[in-house]
Amino acid sequence: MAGSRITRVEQRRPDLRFPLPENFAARLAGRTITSLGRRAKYLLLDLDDGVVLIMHLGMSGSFRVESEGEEAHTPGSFHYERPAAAAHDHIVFHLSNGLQVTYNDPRRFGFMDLVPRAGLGEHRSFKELGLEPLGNELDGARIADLFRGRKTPLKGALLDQKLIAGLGNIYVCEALHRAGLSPKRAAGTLARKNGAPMPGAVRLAGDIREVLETALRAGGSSLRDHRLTDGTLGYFQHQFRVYDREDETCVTPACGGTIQRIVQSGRSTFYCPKCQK
DNA sequence: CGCTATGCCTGAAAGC
DNA sequence: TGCTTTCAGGCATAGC
Repeated sequence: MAGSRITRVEQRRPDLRFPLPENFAARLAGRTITSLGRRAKYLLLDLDDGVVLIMHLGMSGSFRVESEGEEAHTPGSFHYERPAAAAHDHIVFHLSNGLQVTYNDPRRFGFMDLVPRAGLGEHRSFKELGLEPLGNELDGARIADLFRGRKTPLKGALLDQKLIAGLGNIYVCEALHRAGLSPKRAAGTLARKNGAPMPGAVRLAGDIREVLETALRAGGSSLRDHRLTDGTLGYFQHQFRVYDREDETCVTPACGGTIQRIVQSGRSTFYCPKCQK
């Protein structure tokens, strides 16, 4: 998308999770995309008029990239076939480079918004966001300080986007298992002791980064809706150690425990009670 | 029918 | 009283 002009936008409904901005399609038409970015789980698309298109996939959103017209392989004729629309295709961006980008979202928990770039930090979704887990800031000391004094379980603290921004339910479960930490343990128990972060905080920082980087290389986790932009599936779901593995044997060497499913703050948590303390 | 689902906002309760 | 922390409920749809 970067460097292309948006020639036309099809808006199939007035709202996603929230109402789309006034004149959404018209405000995008004719704009050139100067760059793409990301903050936490928000996708950022910078336009040549100083406006940023913010997009969030929610639970079930996905983008599909297709050629506007593909030559049909019919002998003796060539005509252009428009890519077929699917159920829950809500927004279609038509680009000057001949591609079209379709936003599909069955549950419609995603959203899009248009804000001036200068005011992005004041947007309600952005002003309280915490650390980027893949940035250089996240280490044991930062986790120790973020969690100091918190009685909330580690599971809830890691899902809190105001502390660390970008971890979801799957990757929190997987990171805690790798770090050997119970999701029920109070977050404050990883704070500094005698000036140094607890060993668990240091392990956790490393394991968060590792699980995210490994999952990204695998193309993410396709449970139901997630797709890469060419429509193919991610395959990190085949490498889950605890998520969605209730009653299976723990894969930690020499552990032999059984993965349990519990509910914390209304969300499923999977963990091994034997090796996660 | 009831339960579950990759996220996050709101509002209320609890805690200091 | 007032601020912060924590959690239940809700949003819309599909699948088992």
